[in-house]
Amino acid sequence: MSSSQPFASSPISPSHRRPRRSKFTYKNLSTLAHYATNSPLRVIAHIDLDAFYAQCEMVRLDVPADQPLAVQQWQGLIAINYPARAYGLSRHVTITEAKEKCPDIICQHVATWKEGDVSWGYSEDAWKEIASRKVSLDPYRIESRKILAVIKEALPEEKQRVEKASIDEVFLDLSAQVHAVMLERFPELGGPPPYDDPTECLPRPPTTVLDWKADALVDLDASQSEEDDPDWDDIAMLIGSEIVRDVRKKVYEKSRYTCSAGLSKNKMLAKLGSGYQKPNRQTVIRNRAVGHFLSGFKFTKIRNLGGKLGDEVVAAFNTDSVKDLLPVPIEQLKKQLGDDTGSWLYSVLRGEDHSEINPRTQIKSMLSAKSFRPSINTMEVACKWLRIFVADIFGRLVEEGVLEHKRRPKTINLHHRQGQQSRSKQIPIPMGKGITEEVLFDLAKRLLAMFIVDGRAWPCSNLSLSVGGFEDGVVGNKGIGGFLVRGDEARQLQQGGGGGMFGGGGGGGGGGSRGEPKKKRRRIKAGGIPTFFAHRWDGTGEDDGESQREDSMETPPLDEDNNGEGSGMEARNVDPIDELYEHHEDEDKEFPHGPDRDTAEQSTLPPSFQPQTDDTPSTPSVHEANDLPDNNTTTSDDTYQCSRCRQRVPETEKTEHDDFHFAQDLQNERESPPPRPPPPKAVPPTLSKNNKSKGRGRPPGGGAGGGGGVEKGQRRLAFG
DNA sequence: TCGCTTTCC
DNA sequence: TGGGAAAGCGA
Repeated sequence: MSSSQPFASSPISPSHRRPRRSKFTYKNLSTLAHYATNSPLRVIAHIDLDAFYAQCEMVRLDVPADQPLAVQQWQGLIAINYPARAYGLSRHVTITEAKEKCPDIICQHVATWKEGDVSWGYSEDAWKEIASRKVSLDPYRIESRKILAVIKEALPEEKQRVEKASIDEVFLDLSAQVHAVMLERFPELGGPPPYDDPTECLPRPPTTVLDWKADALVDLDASQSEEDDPDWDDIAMLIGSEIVRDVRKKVYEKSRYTCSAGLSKNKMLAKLGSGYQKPNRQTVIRNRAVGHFLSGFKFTKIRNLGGKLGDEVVAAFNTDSVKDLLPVPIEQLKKQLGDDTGSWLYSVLRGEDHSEINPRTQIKSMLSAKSFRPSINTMEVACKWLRIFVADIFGRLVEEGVLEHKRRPKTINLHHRQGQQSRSKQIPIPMGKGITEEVLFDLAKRLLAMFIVDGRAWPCSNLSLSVGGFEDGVVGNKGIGGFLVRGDEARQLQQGGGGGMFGGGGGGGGGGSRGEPKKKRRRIKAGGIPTFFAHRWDGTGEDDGESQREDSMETPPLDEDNNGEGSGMEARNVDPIDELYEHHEDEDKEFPHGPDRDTAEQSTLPPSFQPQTDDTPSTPSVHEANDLPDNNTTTSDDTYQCSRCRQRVPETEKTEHDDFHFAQDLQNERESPPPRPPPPKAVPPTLSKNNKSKGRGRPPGGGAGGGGGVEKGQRRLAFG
């Protein structure tokens, strides 16, 4: 095996005589064919869409290429196209500032969802409704998928390795394709090595001047000169750059997106290269230019050094430049940064990075999140957002073709932020049944209940729901694991299939050990679903999961028919998964609902969805108008009688009291032990620890308007 | 595995 | 700033 980089730190090249042989061996060449990460001929590309979100809007709105445009999210700008940047605009500029500097600019707000919407949509005054809407990046995900498909189409199916690095970036390992092109273009490379010895050097490439077209060529290292004859690594890079130029051309022709690209021998350099010249340019960093290229950078621009680690290094060595760090011996780096980090940094500073291109284009997790300003204070409001998150995520699961591809997430996770404090809870998504909105919503509510039980739920400044741990299904066996339920298939037919984009992929994803003998869950035949599921909390109208998802463009708004049935008050340790199984046996109904469903009254947007202010000590208004309208009374002596347990508690304890019921309901759905309500004038027992600072008596804050019209639906089906 | 942190866009 | 996504770590 040849040493991996025979020339990487080549201090010398004094000979002006043309060597008869290449630096590279036959073996070196052959390593190219199988993407060897240590191949000295490796060709890696990084492709980065220019101001991606902005371009998406330009394409969608069909505006001219020179039209300044920014993408707005609430009061901020999250993407600015290059015409607008010419006016000195950047992110972190306010809308008004942007319009002052560039009167012609289009500030397009991102798509949003609102409660009751069947899908996301673009709304003129979305920015006014931060309190009632959540942004959707779906339009960009969809465009991203299309572009990815075009990129894959542009590459030979058997010789492509594509890693989707983010919504607007991909890495390509072009090694195998380049290898093939080299053999085809230079037949002399195909012959057997002299003496059949693979460590023999290759013949020298022809001396023809390489035509780099419009590529930005990085200057060479000091020890090199353009007059030096090219070797095979230059040829390989040139071929790679032709491929990338073709890919970019096709992306532009098929979808009008421009992108920038970097080519080099590894990911780190390719990535640095794609940002070197923007927009719409590609940069090639040949092996013999690496040193010079890198030495001009601050190392904080290098991947993984842009954050705390970078700061640490700066602090340790009092410099942020690559050049200054180059003389530092590896021992020194190790000593100050630890062995692993030190040696990693040492090689990275020299342009070495052997990380693989991970042939993965499928998603590994999905998240739907919302920051609340001001904070939210009640579980009703939280559940309403959970509803939206679930609809969002479920739609994406379907859209991505998860169901067809027999992939499914294993876990569901809720992140919660209260002030600075951020925590998350995670539970498994039960196997053995199809994933439906109702299942996800139920799990999400359980997670929320866990925070409430912890006692530190309110005021909540951020919620984010995610599913992850995607694992591959058992191919060709729908039955096992219940990857498909009947309703799913029906929905897919309605959808017209959206998942075709993610073809290849390869082994990626879960790989988790399947098939270990999991504890058998008892399946209980049941006709009924506990009344708990009749959304006491979310209240959005239920549908039967099959029909008229499309017809019902408007979701029935919250109802709060809390009739308090089945409220076991005793804290029991019940396995939530067992719970779920026992409740969801009725597979004929995908979205089962409780008997009280038909009596649910539909009101318009409830006060619980009105903007919550941080200052209002957890919300008198909320329950009064909505929650338990038939039973609850808030009397003039500032106490409140709970309809569930008939206890009278101080108004100031109302939230905790309701939270208690909420959490207990989730834990004790099936049990109906004699109610043992929390003692009045005290925090309920399970909340008794960690109950300091419940968010009362907060400083004043303003609320923004809520409500507004329902958006036009997109093509996505959601809850309805 | 879970909960958390870090990094990147 | 806010909404997403991935990966790594320690218990």
